[in-house]
Amino acid sequence: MAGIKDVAAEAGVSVATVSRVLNAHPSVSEAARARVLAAVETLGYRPNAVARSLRTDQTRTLGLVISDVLNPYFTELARSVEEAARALGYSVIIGNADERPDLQDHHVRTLLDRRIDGLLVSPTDGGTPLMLEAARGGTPIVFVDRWIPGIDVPVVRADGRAAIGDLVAHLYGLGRRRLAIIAGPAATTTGSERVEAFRAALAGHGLVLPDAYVGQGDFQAASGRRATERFLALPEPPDAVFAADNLMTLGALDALRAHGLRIGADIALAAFDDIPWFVHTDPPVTAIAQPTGELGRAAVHALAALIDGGTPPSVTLPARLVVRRSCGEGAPNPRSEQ
Amino acid sequence: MAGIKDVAAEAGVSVATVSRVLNAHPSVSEAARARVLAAVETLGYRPNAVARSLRTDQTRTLGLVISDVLNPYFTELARSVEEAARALGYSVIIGNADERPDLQDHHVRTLLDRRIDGLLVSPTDGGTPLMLEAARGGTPIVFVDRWIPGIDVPVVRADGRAAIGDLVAHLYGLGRRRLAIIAGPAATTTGSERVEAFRAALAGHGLVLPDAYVGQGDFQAASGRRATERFLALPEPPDAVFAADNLMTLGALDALRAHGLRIGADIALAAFDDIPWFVHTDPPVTAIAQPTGELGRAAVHALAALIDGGTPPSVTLPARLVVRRSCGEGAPNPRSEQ
DNA sequence: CTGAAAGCGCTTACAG
DNA sequence: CTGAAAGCGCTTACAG
Repeated sequence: MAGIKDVAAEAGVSVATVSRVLNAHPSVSEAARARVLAAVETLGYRPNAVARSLRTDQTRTLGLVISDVLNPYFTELARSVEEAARALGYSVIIGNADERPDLQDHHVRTLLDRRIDGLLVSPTDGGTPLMLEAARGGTPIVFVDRWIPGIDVPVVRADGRAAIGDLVAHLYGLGRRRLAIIAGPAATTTGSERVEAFRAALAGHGLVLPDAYVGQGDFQAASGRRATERFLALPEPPDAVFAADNLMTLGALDALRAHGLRIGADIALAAFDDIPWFVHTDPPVTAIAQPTGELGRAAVHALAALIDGGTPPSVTLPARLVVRRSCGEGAPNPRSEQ
Repeated sequence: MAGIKDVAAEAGVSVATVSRVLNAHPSVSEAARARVLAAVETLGYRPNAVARSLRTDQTRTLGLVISDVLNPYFTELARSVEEAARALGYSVIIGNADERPDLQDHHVRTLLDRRIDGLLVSPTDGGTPLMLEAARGGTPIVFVDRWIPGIDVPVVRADGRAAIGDLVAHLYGLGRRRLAIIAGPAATTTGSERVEAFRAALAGHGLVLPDAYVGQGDFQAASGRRATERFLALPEPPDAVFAADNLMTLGALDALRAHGLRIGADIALAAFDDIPWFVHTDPPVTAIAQPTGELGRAAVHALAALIDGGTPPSVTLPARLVVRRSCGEGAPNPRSEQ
């Protein structure tokens, strides 16, 4: 593969000049520029990004460590992150933690070794030593969706509190009184916050959330199924189940179906995170939608600002309830979809 | 951040010795090894992968350019690719082409500039100049799922021909006679092959595939909806629709639902690519499942072999029909799921 | 077993 | 406007 020296030779200039035209440095004569460009063209020269990175100490690359690629929410987040990053001239390398702290650390380490310019992460847990070290080590980091208390970096996330309040009101209005939740890991912020918001909303209606109605999940499908099975085995099973993410909803759907329950009639089901498939499930699933695209963009902009030496603020965007039919037939909601 | 020189100083050895212990070179005394390891520990040293890559001319990184991250099929493929690559000591950088040749080229170029050791791609089109150039340029490449005729590199894919035959037989057995297909872009191999297999299978039953029954899609949801709308506007609409991927199926579901049609009764619907959500749609969707995880693993192994100077063969794995209820109620199929 | 030194392909002050 | 040279952080023959 042709190197910068070959281009210099072909154009009859020094490598310094070649470098200058490639980097749009102003002081290069038109004649030299033209010759270099021509040489680049005929040799099919492509600069070696590895060498450039070593020299400039920047890779123009962002790392994104997400909790689970199989989760459509994160996949959509990844897409918007890459798009926003590309617009800013950054590439992004995605690491999938699969909800495992060890895998998360593996990716963070690899990314750090590659000297990415900044890191976007939705932490799988309460904070591994490596995570803390990376933050202290001066690597620009911003948390997306989930964050780690005690690590002082910008956080970009959606606040589901109000939407969860709307959901509980919706369920209450439909006559549901025994509301249960399938939570994510308590070590994650989204895991604990959603339960707290749910509990608070119930209290607002004079309802309590018994321990037996808090299923412990891990944000993946199988755990949603297990938690649901456990609910159904209770002497007094819940009449409404709220799953804290879309994958656990999938598991809940499996379990409910297996028990022959009519969702929306025998039992209500709602999800955190809205995805295209929820319009087509049987029945369509009522869900809380996050402004995923905006979150991705805001996270990238915050990270870019951090890299540029700024001190971007945290961003919290509202989530909203999208009523469909899985909780029962209510009055047509203005915000609902077909 | 501590560099190799700091470690050498701390351990009282040369950088060469530090490098040797880090790379598990045999000729290092136990004493030196211990001191270096201790120094690495106390300084929290992490080798700079950029510098190492420049020197060794290998990045231990694979590039994966997929057609669309929002497609669960590719997302699952990406996951298995990363897993298999990690087991072999490679990282993978994913590029999402969004079914756009220009975006695909952008990612291929970026990946090449980064000097990835090998490239895995499911091409969005018939072959851009860059793609051809990269292949000729000596970069180890293997195609996954889709391939480009004329570029002689290993191809790892599933053959859906037999499964499509099974599907057509299934539809025929259910009394369907007006079968339509929503195809992917003709420039992609999966776009054209699935139509051809479908047409051949129809012929086997004495049926023809009229041009009006071949909807032109682009593998994304909106096109599935448009093609379906067009089918329904026909004087004689089809009584069965086969969508060539899961995203277009989503669009077809939208359109069918909007027209108030009962899927499985008024009209049959089947999909290429099986995903977890199809079990829970209304009705559950009959689909052709690819051995996605195996494809990802096989692709990585082929690419690794290529990088190591081998000449791995192409791999073709069978796809299989998973009968559910979207084509109508047939005899319970042994291979069907709940 | 160990170290001094060259070199990977670039960029960028420094002179001119 | 241009070039010679240093240097980014490693690895690896080459001597010893």
